[in-house]
Parts: sequence; structure tokens; C-alpha cells
Amino acid sequence: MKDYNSVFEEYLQVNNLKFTEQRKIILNAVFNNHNHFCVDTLFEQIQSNDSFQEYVSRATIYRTIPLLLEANLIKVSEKLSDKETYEHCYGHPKHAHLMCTICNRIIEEDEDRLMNKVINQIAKKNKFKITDFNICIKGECCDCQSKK
Amino acid sequence: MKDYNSVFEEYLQVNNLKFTEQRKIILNAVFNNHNHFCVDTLFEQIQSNDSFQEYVSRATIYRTIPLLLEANLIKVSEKLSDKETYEHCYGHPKHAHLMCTICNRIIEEDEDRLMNKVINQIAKKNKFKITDFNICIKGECCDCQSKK
DNA sequence: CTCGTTGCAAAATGTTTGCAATGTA
DNA sequence: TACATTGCAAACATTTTGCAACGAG
Repeated sequence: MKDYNSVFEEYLQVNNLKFTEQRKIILNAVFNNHNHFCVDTLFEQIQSNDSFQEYVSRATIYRTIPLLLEANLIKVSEKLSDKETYEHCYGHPKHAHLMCTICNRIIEEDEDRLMNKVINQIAKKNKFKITDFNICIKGECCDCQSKK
Repeated sequence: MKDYNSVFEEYLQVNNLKFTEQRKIILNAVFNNHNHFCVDTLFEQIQSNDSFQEYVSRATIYRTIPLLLEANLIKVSEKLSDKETYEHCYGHPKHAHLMCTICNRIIEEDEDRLMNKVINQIAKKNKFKITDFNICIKGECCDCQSKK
């Protein structure tokens, strides 16, 4: 499987766009950890990382996100705060999210077999061609329940 | 089962709030049809409806939505446009959404049995206490596939 | 060298809020 | 009558965009 750098590079090439230092920094910041992110958290993450030598403005982040979406490297994610939230998806298997409404933790769960069965069954019943799906469960995580 | 009017009225009473004409209009607009809505579509729907005699400002809609959410009459919904989107949920069984990315149609599917089984299984495995869940499938609907 | 890209600041868009007038219970 | 609510307009927050300087290939 290609790594995300190659995927982005090829996407840019095909579309006559350039693989600039800023785009490299944003791409790496996105894939460096596994957190869901919004423009602000990404901006702060980049600023606080000494190993990124160049400055990246918010405007550039705003302009890069549509490219990453289009290249299928990231996707819009269910949000906890009021800000638009993303997660990287390339190379990451489909999973359900368990979002704790008390501590805001997000647990990922790959219950592949049954999950896919349900999704496929629903799609088939409606003659629907799946390109993506999301399962999100909200409630209280194990820790928060026991703290009460 | 209580009707949505009583539910809202009781919620307001308990919280020392008043059941004003504007709140009645907004509530009825929300439950009058089954579309997902954002502030703007709701505003337009109210303006264009002759049977609503009073004017309702956007500010009032913005102030009423948190009340409807808190009363569990509506909930945040997966969005197609870039605007925050809601759907009424009171009295409406849990369902999956099939969102067509071509025509933007949203199909609702109540495949209760298996859907609930998966959700419960995932929650149980993580000792998670469910308060709500969402299943959203994106892709191409039957009609849009056959048009190609 | 040619165009695409960047950062900046201004503009556009969406949402919240202070306030004086009004309405509900 | 007391106090919550409304519409307005101003404030605020987020995102987009025009532009001149810059940079990748």
C-alpha cells in the first residue's frame, strides 16, 4: 500500500498542483497523530512543533483541507465542539466511534464482521451503492460511569 | 404518547420559560414536515407559511433551537451543506440515513433488529452506556445509478 | 521563466448578544 | 405587575478571497 505522502503527491501531480513545503507540513501534522482535528487544533499543532521549520497560515490550512478531502486522505468527522472536525482516513480501516458525552473521549471500534453485514444489508435493500459510512454511538464511557 | 406540543410546554414550564407565539410557530414548523432543516430553511419555511401570523426573527430561531435540543424534540443531524442541520426526533423511531451524494436525497431506513444488535454489541464490548446513535451511509441512490 | 502558492488583511458568512420595547402568566 | 422574550443592530467567530510577493518545477 502506498504511503500517504505518495498518495498526496500523485493527487497534486495529476491536478497540476505543487507539493509545497506548507502542504508537506500539513499532511504530516494530520498523519502524525490519530486525533480528530479542526483548523485551530491543526494550526496549533503545527506551530508548536519545532521540527516544522516554516510558518503555515490558517488561510493555507483552509485551502489545503479541500485537497486532502478530495484525495481521500481525510474525511469530515462527527464533531464534539461546534467546529468542523476531520480525521485522517487513508490506510485506516472503517470503524465505529463511541463518543463519551461526559469526558469527550472518542473510542474507535472495529467490529468489522457484523457492522459490515448490517451496512450492506441496509444498502442492498435500498439498491444503494455505498461509498462511505459512519456509525457513531453517543453515551457514557466505562470510566465516566464508574466515577458516579 | 404525549404530543410534541405538550412535551415542549412542559419543558418550558419546568424551566420557568414561556410558551410564546414565536415558540409555537417554530415548534410547528419543525414538526410540520419531515425534512432535515437548518436555521435558514426553517426561517424561509415560516416566512412563506401564511397560516403563521407573526413574524419570527432569525435571532429567535437561534435562541429556540437549544431549547428544542434540550427538550429532546430535535437533534443535530448529519449535514449535506455546510450549515448546521437538525431533524426532529421526538416520536420518530431510530433509523439509519442513506444520503445520496449526487441528488442529496436522504432515505431513512428502519432496519431495527440487526441495527440494534450491532449497536448494542459494540457498546457492550466497550462497557459503554448508549444515549443515542447514528448510522449514516453515503453513496449513490437507486435512481441516480440508473441515470448513468 | 511560468504559473501555482503563500500570507496578509479585508470581506463574506454564520451565530451570539445587549438593549429597549413588548408579551405572558 | 414582574420578569421572560422579542427584534434589531452591533459584535463576534469562522471561513473565504483579492492581491502582491514568492517558490516549485
